[in-house]
Amino acid sequence: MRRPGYGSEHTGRRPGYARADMSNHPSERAPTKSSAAHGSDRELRADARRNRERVLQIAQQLFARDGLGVSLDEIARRAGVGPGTVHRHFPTKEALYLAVATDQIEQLVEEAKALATTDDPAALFTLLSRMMASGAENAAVKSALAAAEFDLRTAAPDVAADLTRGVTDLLDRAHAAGAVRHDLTVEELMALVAGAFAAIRHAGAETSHERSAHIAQIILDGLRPRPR
Amino acid sequence: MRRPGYGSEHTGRRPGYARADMSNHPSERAPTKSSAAHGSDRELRADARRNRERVLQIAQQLFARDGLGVSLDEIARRAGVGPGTVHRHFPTKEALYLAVATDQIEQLVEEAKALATTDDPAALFTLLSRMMASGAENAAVKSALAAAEFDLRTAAPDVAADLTRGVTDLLDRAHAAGAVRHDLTVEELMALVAGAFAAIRHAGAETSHERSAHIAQIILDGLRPRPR
Amino acid sequence: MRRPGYGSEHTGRRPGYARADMSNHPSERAPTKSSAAHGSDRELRADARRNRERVLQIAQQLFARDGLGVSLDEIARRAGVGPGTVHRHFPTKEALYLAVATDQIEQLVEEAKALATTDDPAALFTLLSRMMASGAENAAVKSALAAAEFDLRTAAPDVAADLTRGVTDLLDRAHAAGAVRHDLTVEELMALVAGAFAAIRHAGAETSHERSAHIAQIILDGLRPRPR
Amino acid sequence: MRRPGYGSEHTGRRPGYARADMSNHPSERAPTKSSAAHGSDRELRADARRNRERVLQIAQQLFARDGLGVSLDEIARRAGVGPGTVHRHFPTKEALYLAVATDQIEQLVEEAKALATTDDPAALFTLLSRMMASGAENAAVKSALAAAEFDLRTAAPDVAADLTRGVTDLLDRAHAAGAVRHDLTVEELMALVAGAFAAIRHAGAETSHERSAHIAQIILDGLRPRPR
DNA sequence: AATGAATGAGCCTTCATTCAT
DNA sequence: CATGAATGAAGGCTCATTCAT
Repeated sequence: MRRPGYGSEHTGRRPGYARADMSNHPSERAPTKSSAAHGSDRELRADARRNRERVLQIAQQLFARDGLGVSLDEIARRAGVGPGTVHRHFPTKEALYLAVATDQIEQLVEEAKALATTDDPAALFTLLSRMMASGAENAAVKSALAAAEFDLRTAAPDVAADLTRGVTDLLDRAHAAGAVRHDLTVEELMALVAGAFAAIRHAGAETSHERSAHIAQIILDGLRPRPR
Repeated sequence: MRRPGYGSEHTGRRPGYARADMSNHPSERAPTKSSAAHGSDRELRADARRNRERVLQIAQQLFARDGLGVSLDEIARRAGVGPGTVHRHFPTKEALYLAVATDQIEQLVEEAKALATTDDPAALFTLLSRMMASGAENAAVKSALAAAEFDLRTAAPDVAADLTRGVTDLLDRAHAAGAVRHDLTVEELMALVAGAFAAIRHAGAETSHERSAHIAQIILDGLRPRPR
Repeated sequence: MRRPGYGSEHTGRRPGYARADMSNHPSERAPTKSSAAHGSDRELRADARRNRERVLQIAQQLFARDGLGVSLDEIARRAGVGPGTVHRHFPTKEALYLAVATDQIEQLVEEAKALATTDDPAALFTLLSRMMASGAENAAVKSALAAAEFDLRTAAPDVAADLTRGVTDLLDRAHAAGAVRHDLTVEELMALVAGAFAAIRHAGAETSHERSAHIAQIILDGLRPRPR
Repeated sequence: MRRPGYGSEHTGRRPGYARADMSNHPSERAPTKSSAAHGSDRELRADARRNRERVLQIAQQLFARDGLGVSLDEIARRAGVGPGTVHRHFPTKEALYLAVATDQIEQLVEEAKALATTDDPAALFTLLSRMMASGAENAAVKSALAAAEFDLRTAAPDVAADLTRGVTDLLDRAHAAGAVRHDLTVEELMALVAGAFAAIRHAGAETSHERSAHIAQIILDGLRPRPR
């Protein structure tokens, strides 16, 4: 554990006034690239996007290191922008959680899709290994979000469904090839991945990469078909 | 007095004052049983203890259901006491976390000790099963505490060490009997238990007991000796 | 998200957190005048500064009238700002004490410096008279701060040293001119000024200006060389 | 200054419910010794009085050392009694201030009365010297009380009047003998004594007895008749 | 009469969110 | 669009006071 004391948390500040819909907020407009139509607008967009990216990245780091409790002001300060700017891009703190989580999941979806094109029946294990190895940082964020009961399935059904679909495909293939125990469902699989994150995180930040891998391996071993 | 009210003063709220030694706080006095000497004294204690228990129990429930973010005022309200009473028993919020965590761990230690007296080489698995099955509530609290980087090893070294010792004993025996994979260390084992909690919790509160058991089983299977 | 509300979290209120470095707090940034570069920036600052001044002034009044015990909320209310605004300018209550005290001392330092440029060997007495006459309000604040053992010498060594230096200069000159008893040290002098404040204050707020002056005069007379 | 930070203060807790008259509270009954009529009652009284004395003494010490801000619980703890006992003797915190102040003043009144029986025209100075020398502890308490605008003249008119009367007598005699400047009134004199306390206190707790005496002397010198 | 547990108002501080510039 | 000052609702904690034992 990094610090003796505190960490992942969020304040549970009940917004009070501005709980409203976050619909036509700029950051909610689909980030299509097609909007790069006429010059001057695009120029500003570039700036704005750079800011958005920067805030997102800093937020990810700080959430991972200090938990969800870091203040938006702190994030703004470290990102070199004003608090107002953070709010322009992420109208509530929860929106920022969501963006961070989504960002990380999307990478996994990409990977799942890529692996889906191979023939390897054990592609599932490749994906799982990568997921589990994806580092303490990610694990920290996810673990914090999980503890905060921030449920991606509710908050961003699309992304979550995407991931589930990708994993399901790989799981089906593995089942077909007998590479995985027959009584394993996708839900259980996802839960176990979350568990792996937690386990690795619990082992401590100072834990060697090897030990993390070993923990992951043990869980993966549990997924193998049971010897009769 | 010049004015009817009060005058020059300041509250002397020393920021960080709560950090001071909490030694002679009632809840820190060793809970010796020798104090059960004469009736009236015991009677008074009983009331206080009842309150303490009640707060602890409510805190456990609320932490499990809503996370560590629940306010002490809320806990007090639900426990039917004033905020000051919570403070009397648990001088800081962290002390309350600690008490909740300790309370839960102590049960496990008891169980570990009990199992240590049997001859069963698979006693380890019995303990692990029980730990993992110990319910969503516990899992929720532990997961929340873990995510908050609340480190029991730092906060209550004694209890943590007790648990580790108990588990180590069982692990050694399992190793000797070849009931567990040879490359498993206690640290990994503890991490995996934490991971199991997270996994079960991730599966969702509405998950059936069976599914939880299945997830636990998968992790336990991973601990078995590898088939050569 | 599972539930509509929030989840596992804790607020991360670190007791004693306010003790952390207040370095890059706005009010700590050196008040350079160079920031008066371009209009819009200065405009914004003007608003903030107006607020700051207002809070400081109200605080001074209330501290003088009701003692250091007045709550920050009360000060905020009377200044027509929210508690957060007070905090923005004065991150802790002590910072506000300090600001009030510093504000008052700085005026004296100015005066001391001005008098230092004259040739009058009795300039010391002029300064002391002015200090003592500087009004019940100031006296009240200082007396309150002194009673609270708020030590300017520790809290703001620079300002305190400035004042001491100025007074020392004048005292030296007075010594040289034989205008003051030879056995008087700066420390004693400062203590006596504090005593004069207390005496005037003790005489009561409703005391006439004349009586205050008389009390001051008596103390000043004690500083004169002893008739042999 | 003893500690860098805080000190004399009181919390300004506005009692809310129990602001009522403190009349027929046991501690308000005149402490005549005649009530020692029948045995069993007298036995209890002795205990109670011992407790009262002890609390008073501890309160005096703590007020002097740490300011009026010390909590009643702390005082109770150090006095070896329960908080309830403190309240039995001093129903409000202010009552405790009053008792402490009164206790100290009464000693001075005794002294003044004793001196009033001598013929020494400079008896006034003897009294003043003693008052001023009466130690940092007393000064601390008085200064704290003064800063808190705790005005003995309002709170305990009798004792205050007693003291004033005694001092007036001595002042009159000194005036008659030409031992004191003719333009000095009792009110000024009392204010100056308060000022002397503050000055001595300001010089710091670590100040030598000699320096304290010197400061007192300077003030006393100011009281002497002006050389024409 | 003493104890000490309980109360609850209030304090200082934090921080998500809003809004004037 | 960005800035950063302002808001204000909590939150954790303290402590004078009350009351059951």
